[in-house]
Amino acid sequence: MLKPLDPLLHSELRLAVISILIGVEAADFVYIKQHTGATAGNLSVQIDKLYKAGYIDVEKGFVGRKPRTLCKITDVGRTAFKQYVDALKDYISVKEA
Amino acid sequence: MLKPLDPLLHSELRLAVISILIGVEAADFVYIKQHTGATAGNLSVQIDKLYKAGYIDVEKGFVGRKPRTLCKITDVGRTAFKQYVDALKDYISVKEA
DNA sequence: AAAATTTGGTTTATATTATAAACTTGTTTA
DNA sequence: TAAACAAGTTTATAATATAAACCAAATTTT
Repeated sequence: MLKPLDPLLHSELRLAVISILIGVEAADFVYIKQHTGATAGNLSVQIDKLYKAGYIDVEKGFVGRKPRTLCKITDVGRTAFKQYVDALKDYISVKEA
Repeated sequence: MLKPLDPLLHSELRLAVISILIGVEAADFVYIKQHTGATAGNLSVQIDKLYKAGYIDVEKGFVGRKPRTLCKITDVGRTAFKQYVDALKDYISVKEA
């Protein structure tokens, strides 16, 4: 039987966010917005969900006078992502074992 | 920029259905239901969506006296699945190129 | 042989989710 | 100093997933 897919990650935008954060030390709101093409509203909501799940850390501050929201994946997020990818492989037959 | 994910396939149950159908000549409702663990209602709805999108063929008939709904992936479905998997790989970094 | 149960579904109602539109607050720029 | 812009947040709406309720026929139980 196929493993269930973490609904928090099985969402195009949230998955895109995690996908970006996996590859970098940290990324801010504007960067993520540009690289996902998401609207600010949608992104704000999804970042919040990831934060509340403990999948990412969110640090709101200022750089100069402009607000900046910095996001960073957590260990919990990294683990969840790994599990999600692993489960997903069963669906898309990319399994090597 | 990340490619958009076909919303018809980016659904746990529909993806599971296609995943099953990719590997076999055909599969019936009961078989798919058992292998996905889905409720009949949910499965019925999702099979219908895949059918209406032309991703699968659905043949309703009888085997002996019992009704049987036979599903088979179409070329359209196969192509869509391939594209979906390809797009998805960008998100989950399983890209080989 | 009625009644109850099971099989193989479909229809419909509900709960969740994703998404964008509208709004807020502060900052440049004209 | 008013208009436009930047960086978000809040809220309303549209879409989606999901299961509950339902149906018809067949099978099993009493």
